[in-house]
Amino acid sequence: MYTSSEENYLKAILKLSRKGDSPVTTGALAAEMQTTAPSVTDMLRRLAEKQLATYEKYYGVQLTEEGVRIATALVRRHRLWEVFLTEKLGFLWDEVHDMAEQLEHVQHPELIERLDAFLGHPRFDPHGDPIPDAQGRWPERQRQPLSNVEVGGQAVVVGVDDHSTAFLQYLDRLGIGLGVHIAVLERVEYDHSLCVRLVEQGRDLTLSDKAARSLFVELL
Amino acid sequence: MYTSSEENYLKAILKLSRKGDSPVTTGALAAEMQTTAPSVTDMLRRLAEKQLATYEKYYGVQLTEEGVRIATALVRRHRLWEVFLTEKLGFLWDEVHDMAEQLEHVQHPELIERLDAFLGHPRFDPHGDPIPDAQGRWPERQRQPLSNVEVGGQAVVVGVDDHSTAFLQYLDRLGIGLGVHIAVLERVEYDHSLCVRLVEQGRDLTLSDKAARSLFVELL
DNA sequence: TTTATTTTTTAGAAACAACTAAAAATAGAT
DNA sequence: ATCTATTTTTAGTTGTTTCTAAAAAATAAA
Repeated sequence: MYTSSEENYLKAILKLSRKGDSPVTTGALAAEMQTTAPSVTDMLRRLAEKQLATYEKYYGVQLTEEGVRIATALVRRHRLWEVFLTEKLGFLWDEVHDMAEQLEHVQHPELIERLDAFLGHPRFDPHGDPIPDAQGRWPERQRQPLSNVEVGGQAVVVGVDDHSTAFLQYLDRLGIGLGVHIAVLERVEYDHSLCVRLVEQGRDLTLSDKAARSLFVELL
Repeated sequence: MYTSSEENYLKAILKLSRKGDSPVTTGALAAEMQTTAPSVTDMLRRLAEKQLATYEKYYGVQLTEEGVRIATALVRRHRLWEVFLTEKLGFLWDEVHDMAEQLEHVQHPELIERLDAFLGHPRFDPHGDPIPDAQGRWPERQRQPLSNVEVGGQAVVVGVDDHSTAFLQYLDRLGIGLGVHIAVLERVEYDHSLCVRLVEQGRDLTLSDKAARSLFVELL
C-alpha cells in the first residue's frame, strides 16, 4: 500500500507531534530522520498528495486521521516485534530496534494480530513504551522521571526516555532494568546526582542527574 | 547489503538452476519473476557487476559462489519464517508464502540463527521443502511422486510439487497433509487416476493423475 | 542457405528517494 | 523598519527499478 520510506516519515511525524511539537517542522523531521531538508520537503508533498498529511509551506505538517491510523499501526507493529525478539528469541533490549524497524514494514492483514495473541497481548514493549491496541488506543500509565522522586521515596522502573545503546548497556551493567525496585537514599545538591538502593539486589549506587532524568518510574 | 529486488532475482536464479535449467535464460527468469525481459536484462547486468552472477549476453546467467551463498541463505530464511508462521502463529500452509517473502529480506547477523533455535532446528518447511543449514547444506530425503507408487504400496506424504493456494486448499479439503499415511488401492488405466486410502482416517478417495504427480511421498 | 520466428538487448521514459547548490521566505536583531 | 541569519523550498542530478517500443541476435523452418 505505502512504501517503507513513506511509513518511516509517518512514524516520525507521529512521534514528534505526540511529543508536543505540532505542527512538525521540516527541520525537526530532517533531524529525526537523519536526512536533509530537501528530502523532507519532497516527501511531505507526496504524503499530502496521498491525503496522509496536511502540509503548509513554510509552516509545517500534521497527520490526517488516516495518517495517524497508519503511523499508530506501525508503532504497534514495531513494539510487538520488539517483544517477540526479547521474549521469544532472547535478544537484549538494546539489540532489537533495528530488526523491529525492518519487521514493522511487513504487510499482512492478520499477521500482527496473530503475533499479538502469541505474545499474550503485551501492553508495553521491552523499553516500557506503550503498545497501541488494534483500534489505535494507547495504554496509559502514570510514570515520571526518577529524578522527580523525593528522598526516602520508593519506585519501580517502568521505562526509559533515552533508547540509545550506550544508555541501555550502562543500565544493564548497573543491574537496572524494567521492574527493578529502587529506593532513593539521597540527592546531592551540588550536581543533582542521586544515591539509590536497588532493593532486590541490596546494592547501593549513584546515578547522575542525566541518567535519573532518563529513567521512568512508577511510585510505590 | 543488497536490495530486496536483487535478492529476489538471486533466489529465482537459484531455484531455476537447481531445477536443472542451467544457464538460466532471460525469458525463464522473466516468467518466474512475473516481469518483462528488459527488466531482467537490466538486473542481470547489475548482478554481474556486483560479482553475484556471471552473465553472458544471449546465453544466460549463472550464480557465482557468493551468489549461491546469498540465495541459499534467503531460501533458509524464507522457509524458517514459514515454519514460524505455521507452528507458532497458527497460519495454514497456503497462507504463509507472501509473508515469508517479506520476512526473508530482514537483515540481521543473528536473527535467523536465533529463530532456527527457537523453532528447534527444523529440516523441512510446512510444504516439506528442505531448509538449508547455516552452512548452506541441503538436507536430503528420498521422495517420489505418489503417482509412482505401485498398487498395494503404502507411503507417507512428505511434500508437494505444486505450491498453489488452489492445490493446497484442495488437499486440506481431502484431509491430506504432511505426515498423512496413504495406501494405494487401485490405478485406473483410462486416466491414470489413483484410488487411495487415508489410513489414519479410514477414508477412501480418488486422486487425479495431476494431483498424484504433485504429491511427494516417502515409501513405507 | 536464406527466410521467418522467437528471444534478447538497447533505447528512452517514468516513478521513487535521495542528494547538493541556489533561491526564496520567515524570524530575529539592531 | 531594515538588515541579517536561519530555515525552507526550488531546481537540477544521481541511482534504482520498472516499463514500452524498437533494434539486434539467435534459433527454427523452408
